[in-house]
Amino acid sequence: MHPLQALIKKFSPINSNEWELLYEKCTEVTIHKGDFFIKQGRVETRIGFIITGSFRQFYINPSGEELSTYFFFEHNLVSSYISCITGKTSLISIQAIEESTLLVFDYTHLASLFKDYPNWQLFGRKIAEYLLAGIEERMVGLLADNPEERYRKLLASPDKQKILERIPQQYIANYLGITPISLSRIRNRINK
Amino acid sequence: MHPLQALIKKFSPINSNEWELLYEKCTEVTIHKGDFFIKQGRVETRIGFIITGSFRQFYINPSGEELSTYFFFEHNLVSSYISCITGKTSLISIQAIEESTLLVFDYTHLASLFKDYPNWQLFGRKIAEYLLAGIEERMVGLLADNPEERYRKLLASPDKQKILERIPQQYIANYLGITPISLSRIRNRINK
DNA sequence: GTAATTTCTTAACAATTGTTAATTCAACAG
DNA sequence: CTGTTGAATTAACAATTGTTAAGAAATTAC
Repeated sequence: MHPLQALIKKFSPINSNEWELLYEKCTEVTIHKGDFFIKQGRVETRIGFIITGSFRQFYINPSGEELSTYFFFEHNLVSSYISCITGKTSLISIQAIEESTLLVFDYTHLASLFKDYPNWQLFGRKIAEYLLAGIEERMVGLLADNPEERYRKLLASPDKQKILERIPQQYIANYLGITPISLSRIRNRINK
Repeated sequence: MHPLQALIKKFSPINSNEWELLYEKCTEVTIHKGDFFIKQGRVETRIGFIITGSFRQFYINPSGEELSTYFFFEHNLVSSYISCITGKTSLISIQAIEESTLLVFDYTHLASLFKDYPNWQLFGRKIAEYLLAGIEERMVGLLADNPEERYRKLLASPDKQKILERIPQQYIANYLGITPISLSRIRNRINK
């Protein structure tokens, strides 16, 4: 089974016919390290499934600082879902951290499947819920934990190894809401 | 026009017939200061429109700390929307800060309107988007700003006066992710 | 392969926060 | 009205973070 199909099945019991309706509209895209899949300020309707590689999602705030909000690795979806559903310009950028390949389809096609296929509509709702739940958990962590605790939780997460080995420190630091210098000190403290 | 109807019209162009379909199912409820409208750990399907009063939304984390995530005042909706759409137990509690009156309806009734009335379905989608956008903005603030900046932004928000006059400091403090003591110092610093 | 650039680490200092504890102030019940 | 409880402020100290700057390490470009 295609890994994207397997992912979708975790959310909704699509059958192989329904799967083909999406798969036939997919195209494979290569994104070089440092290049952007989604750009802040553009209307972005593409959704990408990561076959290989990694990405970071980040905001640029009015002061010009970059704030990494998520990291994504192979066999996950990347998109500006808010831009897809609202049709407004994206608030976030998504940039390749490594040389990456994506399977890309358009939200407008997915939305057309919502209308005719209850299983696809179910998938759409579950994805929205998944995003909402994820962002809530992130917010609670930022409210409740201090930087060191946030780093410890990152060390306890399933993506620990991928993040530590494949994401530069500076991005991990602003993911945690601290400076790279402070992260360096925390790492030093913990390794003693 | 009823204030709830006015709020809904900001999201979707419902007509007066469609409005009546919801309004006839509403009941008025009084909630005493300190009492709960939504309780963490229960499946909560009710949605309340605040006629008068104020509420705070908060988590209790595994350590037993309360983390205020939002404040709500008159003419706003309160609910555990995630519990409504997932049917799972609520992750948050919503407690009355003042003696309050609510106009209450059930999500299951709203969901039945989604099926038959495109304007109501549009309303449902817009509400979900509104929540997602709101929580993203909150997360960015927590990542990008230090406590004093977060308090300054609160002072610049439209709800400034309501929050300062009607919400106890301790709740404002854990809304900002700091201790009441630290908030007291920040207030002291700014007033000089 | 080497130079140039960027990233990461370490240090020192200033500023901020958390913690504990005492005091003042406000709210509430009887 | 009064006593009790809880909330907010202030102080002192320890711990943490941000900042500036310098040097080491790693990466990138040519």
